[in-house]
Amino acid sequence: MPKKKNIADRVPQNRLTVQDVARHAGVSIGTVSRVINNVPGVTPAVSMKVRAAIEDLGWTPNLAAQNIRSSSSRMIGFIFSDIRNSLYARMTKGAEEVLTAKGYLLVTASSDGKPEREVALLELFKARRADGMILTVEDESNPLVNEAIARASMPRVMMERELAIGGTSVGADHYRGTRQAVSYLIGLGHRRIAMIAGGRGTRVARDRQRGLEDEMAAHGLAVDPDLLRLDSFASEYAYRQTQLLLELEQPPTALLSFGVRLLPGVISALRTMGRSYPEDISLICSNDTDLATIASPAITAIRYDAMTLGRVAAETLLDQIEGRLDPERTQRIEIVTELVLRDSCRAISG
Amino acid sequence: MPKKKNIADRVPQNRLTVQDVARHAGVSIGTVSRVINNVPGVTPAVSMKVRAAIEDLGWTPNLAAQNIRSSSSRMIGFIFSDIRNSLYARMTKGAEEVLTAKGYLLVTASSDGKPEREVALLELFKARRADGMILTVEDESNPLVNEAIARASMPRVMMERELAIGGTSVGADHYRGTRQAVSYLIGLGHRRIAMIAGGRGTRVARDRQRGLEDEMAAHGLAVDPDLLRLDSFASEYAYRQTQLLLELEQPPTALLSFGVRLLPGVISALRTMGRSYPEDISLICSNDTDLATIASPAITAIRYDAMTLGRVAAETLLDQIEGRLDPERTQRIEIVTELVLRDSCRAISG
DNA sequence: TTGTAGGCGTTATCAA
DNA sequence: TTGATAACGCCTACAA
Repeated sequence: MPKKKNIADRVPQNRLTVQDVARHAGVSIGTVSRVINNVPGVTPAVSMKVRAAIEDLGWTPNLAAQNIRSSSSRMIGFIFSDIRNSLYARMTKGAEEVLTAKGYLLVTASSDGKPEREVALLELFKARRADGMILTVEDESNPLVNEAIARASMPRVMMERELAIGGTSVGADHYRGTRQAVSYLIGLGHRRIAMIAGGRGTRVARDRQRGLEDEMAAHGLAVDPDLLRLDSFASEYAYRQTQLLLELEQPPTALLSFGVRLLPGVISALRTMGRSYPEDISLICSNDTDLATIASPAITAIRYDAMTLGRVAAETLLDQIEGRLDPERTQRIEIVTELVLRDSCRAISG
Repeated sequence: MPKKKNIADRVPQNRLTVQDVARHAGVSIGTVSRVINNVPGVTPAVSMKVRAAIEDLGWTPNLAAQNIRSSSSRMIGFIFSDIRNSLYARMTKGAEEVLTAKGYLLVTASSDGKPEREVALLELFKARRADGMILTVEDESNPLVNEAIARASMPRVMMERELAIGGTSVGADHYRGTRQAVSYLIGLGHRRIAMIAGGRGTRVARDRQRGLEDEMAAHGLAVDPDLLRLDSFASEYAYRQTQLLLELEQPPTALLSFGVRLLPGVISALRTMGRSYPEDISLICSNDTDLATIASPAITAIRYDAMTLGRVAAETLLDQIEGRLDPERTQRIEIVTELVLRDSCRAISG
């Protein structure tokens, strides 16, 4: 707590520099720099004087200027579609946690899933000389986006995505998670299992589809392609597709709702149609949310910790940036999922 | 699309500067600068050469270096408790929208509601020379935080908060929103109306409490202080307080659940106790969420657009930064709320 | 129309 | 131990 009246209070324009501090303390700018950077070899008396001057003026070293010298911004970019998606909010929190601890600034940016925006943001982070990037792009194989990523040429980790050109990628183990869910449903006697999801052109979507198919196959069952509705993560899409699925001649007996925003759509559709789960259809959702817990009956969910995903991505990125890991190396890090059993599925006679 | 093989592909270290571009184009650095800044008076032919060189090398001007000259970071900080709170995510999206459009970078940071973290983040943004700040502090009157805000001495707008020292503040009209909700309940015959909320020491909390009291008073009714549980926004708090309220000798007949995370707690508590709404208690929540819509029965909610809040905050901040508004001026901007009637309240005989 | 040089706020090297 | 001074990457008078 400063005893003296802080001069900064009277000088709103933050145009203070080392120069001012040096003058105020009666030393050279070099000395000031040494003091704030704790370079050994400064006389305690001088150090005190300088610290007093700093306190007095309310000066803070200009990080932008430091960065320009160190040619490191100590800033990490994180691009995803929309921060309002609770998944990304959680990842952000996790990543922020480890990055702040290491003195890095996390800057998030929403692309609305538009490739042009993704490219623009990539350029932006390149211009701002981010030290690295965490990326969740809409379509892994979009050439424009891939070019922009290459052009940015900085350490990166793909979040729930995987690039053809390789590199680090982190994500939940949706393959295993889906198999587990499907196995559970098959055990309950289900044979016609539908899946609503989005994210075409992403590893997540591939893993989920493959998980469904493989688990079915393991039980000698085939997936009816008509039960796969994989075009969008939007609530309205889930609403519509749930209706369509239930109107099928041979409707599914179980439904996998894979996407945070999908569940409200599914539930609304059921309600509108006067159907209920688990009586008319068994239900499993991805992402354990309030809605899954509070819905009545509560909904069986594939849970995984998105914050951990964020943490791991940040740590791996720092490993690259700080030279503990070869950025060229291709590696995949996976987070476990857990099937949380609740009351949304019922056994059927088959 | 570059025809030539991009040299940057082979030069991962982004150490290119104007110098390199100038050399490559056979001009001086001044010319390069003029070209990228569209300064009139450059021969088209030269301009072309320069642009070709830029494309060729894959160079992007270093924004940090530009900023150090312009002494403007084109960066805005936004501090709040936790990005996982959907309210802040929405505000972020809104603010990001207007800031990106104007070439500013929005940097969000979670403080976990800890004053020390708030102070640290304030210092951080000061060091990074943010052009302005949007602030949602935990306790408006914390002296340490207030000092840090003063020390940062930059344009700011308080989000859902209001400082004693004045300045711009934006927020939803919780006073009117609460009165409207209470008026509705009183009209249904309710006299014992409870309120669970957090945010002590913030304008939001004051507005809500005042709204409840004033509307009650307008009907010649008094608020039973025992029905006010205003200590936390945590789900567990709502769970516990709902139980306690219902166990009262004279339990409330209606409950205002004012906080996004509170509602799940309230619903769980009711379920645990075998009570249901609107039969045993009428229910109104703040923040229209999926949960409020999907819960069965659907829950009457006080809705307001958090994204607009973010947008307005950003616009007002830019007005200050770009000199269209005196930062010293104290002003309050309010967003309307709307009572969305659903099935969670019932008329009682009184 | 183009080039040169000084300055933005730091850090780091080299003398003193 | 401290002080000058040259970078860092860019912009912009001023000169050519």
